[in-house]
Amino acid sequence: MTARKGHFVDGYLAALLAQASHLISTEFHSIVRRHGLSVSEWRILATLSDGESISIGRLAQITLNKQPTLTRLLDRMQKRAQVQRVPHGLDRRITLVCITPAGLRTVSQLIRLAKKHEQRVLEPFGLARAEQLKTTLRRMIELHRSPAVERDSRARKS
Amino acid sequence: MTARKGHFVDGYLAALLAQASHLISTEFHSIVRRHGLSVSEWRILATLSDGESISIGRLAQITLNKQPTLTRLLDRMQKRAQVQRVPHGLDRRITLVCITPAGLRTVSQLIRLAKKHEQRVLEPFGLARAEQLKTTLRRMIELHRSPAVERDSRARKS
DNA sequence: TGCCGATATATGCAAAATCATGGATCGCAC
DNA sequence: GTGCGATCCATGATTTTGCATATATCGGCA
Repeated sequence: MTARKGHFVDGYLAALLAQASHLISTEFHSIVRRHGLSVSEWRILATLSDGESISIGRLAQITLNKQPTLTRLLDRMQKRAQVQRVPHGLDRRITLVCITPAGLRTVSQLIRLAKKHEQRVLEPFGLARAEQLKTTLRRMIELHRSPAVERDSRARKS
Repeated sequence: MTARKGHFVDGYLAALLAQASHLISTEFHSIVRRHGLSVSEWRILATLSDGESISIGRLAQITLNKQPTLTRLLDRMQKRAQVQRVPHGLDRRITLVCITPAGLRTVSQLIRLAKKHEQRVLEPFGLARAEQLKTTLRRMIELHRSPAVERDSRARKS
């Protein structure tokens, strides 16, 4: 434990979530670095790995980046030909982003490794408990996602 | 949901943890800001709120900051008389940090608000499920905390 | 049509975070 | 004691981030 029993932060949900998220992510990030990606770049490519194009704003929400930060990351990744900006056909304010074949090759390896890593992380808890954890997290995310995103998610389903 | 069903990131534990952590924390952080603190400052003060002194390195781990970042944050907070640096009696490499009465006053209010916020977040899940979530997270943290910290945590108790 | 508020992305600049490293101290072998 | 690798915190230099705002486009309405 974090020593000091009964201390506020030891039982505070936000602290537990942040700590767990940080520890689990950090473990995998050393692997990500070895493949030449930063953490944000990995998140971006993983999000795009299904081949669908997606707006910059929405990508920012999913990858937990501010929009200006993401714009600059995309600039760099586009120079490396990992992603590509594509104009939206109907709304010219929107810039869509999609992954390139090169980006996909890179991220595919990492996704395989990520799945293995996840399996190792969840193994001590058993399948049932692991699924339960994920379900709880998904429900929590659903409950706290901003209304704008929900609308967006429903409206733009291809 | 995040649209696109069956997509890797929708079921990836690290992504779920990061999203949930981000959403829950962000909600409360608007309140934190209103009390004149940055997010990191809130984490630091909350960690110190039990009045115990703690080394800078350990504080960095708990608050998820890199050590140089924390040093600068502490500089600022010390100028505002929210925290205080205290030399370690036995090991002069170590600098301990503890909260000041002023810092404690600030953080006490926030802790009350944080508890209320947490209650609202967990309410839809019920007490049993909420406790189970926390238990799982704590165990996960325990399993992945670096060996150095475990040793530290046991060795330096009081 | 032309105007206006809203939305989506880009960018200038100041603040913040991070890497690499420095300086001090410690534990320990000899 | 002396030397040496390890540990802890501070700091200089650089990169990264994010706020505020600019630019472009949209939808609707007079």
